[in-house]
Amino acid sequence: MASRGDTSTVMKYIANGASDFLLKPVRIEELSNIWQHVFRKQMRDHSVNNPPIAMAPPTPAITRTAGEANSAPLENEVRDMINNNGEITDIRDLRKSRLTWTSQLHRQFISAVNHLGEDKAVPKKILGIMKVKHLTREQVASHLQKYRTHMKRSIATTSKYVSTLPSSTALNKTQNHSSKSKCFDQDGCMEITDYSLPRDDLSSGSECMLEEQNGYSSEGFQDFQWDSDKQEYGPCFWNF
DNA sequence: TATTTAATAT
DNA sequence: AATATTAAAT
Repeated sequence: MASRGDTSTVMKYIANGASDFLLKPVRIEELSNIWQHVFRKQMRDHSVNNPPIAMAPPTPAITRTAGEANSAPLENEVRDMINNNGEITDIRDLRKSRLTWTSQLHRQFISAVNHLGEDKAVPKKILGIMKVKHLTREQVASHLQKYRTHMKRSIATTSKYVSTLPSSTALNKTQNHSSKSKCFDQDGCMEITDYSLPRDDLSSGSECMLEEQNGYSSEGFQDFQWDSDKQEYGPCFWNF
């Protein structure tokens, strides 16, 4: 499933083993025959020595007519856009892929920034520390720009710092927080170490693991920061 | 030239 | 508003 239907995009998917190509948004009709691919593959694999898994062909909610059945390989049909029947009719209005900075991904970003120090934190170094495959320097740069903007705004509009440490002193000037007091839950987020597809193939969120919806924007963000007094790491709140 | 940063576009 | 892309600066 992809959000872009141009030839280049489709070819990439096919080259990577895709058997079919569906342009989002997907209608139920398009989904109703997909089981056949799996079924056929099962048959093929079984011929070797794999016992077939129990798999009863589902009753299609909607059955395609013979004429339009599963169309030929899409490579040959791809033009500019695909309609709900898999037919391409226009190239405009195809959504672009965008990286979603999940709270967990942001944590890794912040961790890297803190590790480097606010002044030394530049995109390439951040990227190197984050070790997230297929994350690009440009994406980090973009996020860094936003991060700095938010930090600046935060410092300008707030003055009090609230620490969760029992008796910590102010750690540094960037640790203030605004009136917003929420913070992200630290759990439930899987470590993101791989996007599983090259950046160019990230058509849109639901295809990769970046689609977490727990955004961080306008919320607080809890992090851990070196406390020079206590000589240890302790939690603190950010408001990025 | 490569990277960073600011500005602008989507 | 968030992310991407471009363009200027280092």
